[in-house]
Amino acid sequence: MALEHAILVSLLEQPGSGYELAHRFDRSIGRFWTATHQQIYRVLGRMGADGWITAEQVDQRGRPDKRRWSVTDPGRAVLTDWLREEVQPEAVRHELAVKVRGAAFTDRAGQVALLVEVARYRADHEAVLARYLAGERRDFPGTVPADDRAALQHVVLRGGIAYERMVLAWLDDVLATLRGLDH
Amino acid sequence: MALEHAILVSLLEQPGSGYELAHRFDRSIGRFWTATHQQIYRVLGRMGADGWITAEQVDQRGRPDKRRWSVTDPGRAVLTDWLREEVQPEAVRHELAVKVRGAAFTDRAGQVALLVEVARYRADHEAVLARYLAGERRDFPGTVPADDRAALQHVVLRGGIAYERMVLAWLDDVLATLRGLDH
DNA sequence: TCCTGCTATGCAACGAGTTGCACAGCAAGG
DNA sequence: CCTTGCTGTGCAACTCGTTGCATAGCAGGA
Repeated sequence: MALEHAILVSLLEQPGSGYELAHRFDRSIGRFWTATHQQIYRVLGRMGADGWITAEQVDQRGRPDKRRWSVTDPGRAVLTDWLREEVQPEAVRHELAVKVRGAAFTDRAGQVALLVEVARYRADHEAVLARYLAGERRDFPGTVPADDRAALQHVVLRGGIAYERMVLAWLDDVLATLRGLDH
Repeated sequence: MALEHAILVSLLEQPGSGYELAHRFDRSIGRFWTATHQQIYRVLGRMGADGWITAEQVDQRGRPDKRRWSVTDPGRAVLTDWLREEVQPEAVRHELAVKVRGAAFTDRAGQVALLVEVARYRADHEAVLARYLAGERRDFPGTVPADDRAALQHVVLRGGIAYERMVLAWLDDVLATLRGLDH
């Protein structure tokens, strides 16, 4: 379990409310660690009780007050310790791979339906790649990184870009294979 | 939720016991859908109660009896229906990406420790790739697939191979970035 | 004016998945 | 002979994550 750690990193990069965190998880960090707002609020409460983070009340005109969370020294120590732990093997859950193998056990119409669905899925990933590339142009225009933080954020983004490119190429392979099945 | 469906596909490819399924999930299917044996037994029980699969008692000399599960017609229909559903976006949980961004908030010693850990992690993925390539040479030696099932299994395996190659290249990028941090 | 949507926080219930443990017999090696 | 390891099944407790729902004020468009 590491939602806590993803939140610590996100709050160190920029303090913010639960609501803001939920949105960041939809955009930046969330590409590598997803979470819903309900889960984030619950974990924030626990982390606050454990003293890893503290909240500061921020009054806002015309909007509900928010609680801006930031990381405490004990919270920072928790993160440092976690960084030294072994990286766990990822728990892979690739639904599409299961469906592709399952396509051997359905009829021709089912295979065609899957083909259409794969094409739609491919378009989604193409959009994600375009978003990553736009983000890269915006946030990392130069060749030399501004500082350590930027260099590390950039290499993670490059990982996302490489992943999406690999997925697109594989989906083309899948589409060609589905088209080439006996019929 | 789709462990049920992964089990249906695996049992259609080859009927077997819970124990055998757990091992397949460690090897073949498990590269794309992980599960522990406890979870598999529980889900097999539910699927049996729902009539998706049936068990046949197999007596074995010198070993505990086992229950060989196979898919029923209703189970096959469940799989067919599921194949027609939308592919859900994957819930990404990439611990290493979080750690890499977190490396901006630790000291030099912590960054070096992470570098060592990334190198170890890279060796694991190199071993996985070698296993995939060996499996490909063994199971798909020819250029023309034997049948639909083989063609689909092969394209999924090619996806695993492409994924591992992408990961290795990205890890090299990460290692270079960690080495190049200010110090 | 009314409806939709955004900011902002949170509870309750459920389902999925992990961890720890238990039992039982056989095979193989030190 | 004893220990380790494999085959085989399963329960119980717990944590993690999702889904549905609730509240509340303001902004903006039809």
